[in-house]
Amino acid sequence: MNYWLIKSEPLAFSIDDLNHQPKKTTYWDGVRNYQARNTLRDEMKKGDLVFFYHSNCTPPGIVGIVEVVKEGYPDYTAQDPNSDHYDPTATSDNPRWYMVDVQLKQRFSQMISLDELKQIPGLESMKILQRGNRLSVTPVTAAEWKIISAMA
DNA sequence: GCCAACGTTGGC
DNA sequence: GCCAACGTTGGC
Repeated sequence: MNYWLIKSEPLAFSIDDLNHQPKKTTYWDGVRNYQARNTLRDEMKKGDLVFFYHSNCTPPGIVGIVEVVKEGYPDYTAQDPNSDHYDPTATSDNPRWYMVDVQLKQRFSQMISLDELKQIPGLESMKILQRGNRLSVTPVTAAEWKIISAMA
């Protein structure tokens, strides 16, 4: 079992949006970065738990927990000219981009803000706290998971 | 809105 | 294959 953190801009797709999806489940489309793509395609496994992070908002922070319910498969929105995430180089033979499905497990009653995360001993090496980190999918260690989930 | 970080593109 | 230009991310 592995742990992860995914970012979303709440104006684009928030944890409340996820809460209102059928079965509280969505496909996690639109990742257009190779490193994150590889994580989605190769590493995220069914049953893995994932922190849901709101980025580019005030304040940013972790707002809940989701679970991987479907492992990596082609992100077909890349082949849809009407999609915001359209990529003309993606084809059914070579889909280029991948996604997983996630289901909401827990919506924190209170966000754990980035400010708070920065102050907690043991989280210093979290990817999300590194300056300039822009990856939308990052690994979380078991120790980090334990600390953060105990705060919720 | 600013700007640092950093991934991607494309000319050479 | 180098690297400058450019675009995007995301905290502040």
